[in-house]
Amino acid sequence: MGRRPCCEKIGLKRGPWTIEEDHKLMSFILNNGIHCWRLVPKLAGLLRCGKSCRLRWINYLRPDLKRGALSEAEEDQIIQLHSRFGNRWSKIAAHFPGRTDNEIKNHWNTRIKKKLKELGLDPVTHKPIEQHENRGAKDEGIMQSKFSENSFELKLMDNPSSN
DNA sequence: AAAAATGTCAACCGCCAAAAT
DNA sequence: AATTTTGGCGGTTGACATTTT
Repeated sequence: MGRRPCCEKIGLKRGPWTIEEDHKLMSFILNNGIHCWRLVPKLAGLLRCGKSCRLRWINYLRPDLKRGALSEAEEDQIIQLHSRFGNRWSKIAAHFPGRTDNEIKNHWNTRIKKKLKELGLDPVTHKPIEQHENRGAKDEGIMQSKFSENSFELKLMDNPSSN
């Protein structure tokens, strides 16, 4: 068997957070600030592991979170950044104050990826997909030619430095 | 109307670097 | 200096929602 879970303490809760839990975590952090996540559940009266508390705070409770759908402009910028950084979501998210890496990753995986494919672009390389005689996509022979106008391309694995 | 397919998204897992001891 | 613990990250899962057949 593999590595043991971060919270082996049996009885620890997992899965979706309830509003009561959110309340406890929220008020605890607002009152005490962020110091040591491991201590949070105990001090806040939660049956969760510290890691779970951290995640909940970062992705959902932080007051500085910007909520709501990503705008088209944001989406475009994500594509630009992705073409340079690849799947370095936290790096990409750093350009969007108030948005989380998880949210951006989700958006990429569920919407943008498909959108690019529909435009005939490879979501990994951001380059036009070779089309040996149609295969999977829904023909309409129109697709790829016109999208060569994409300005982003190349430089996919560019930055080896800094994380 | 029902079922199947597809989409969405919160939250988990394990890895590993950084921090702590 | 070496070992252990914590926190950050990206990939992935699975529950629920929506759309399609």
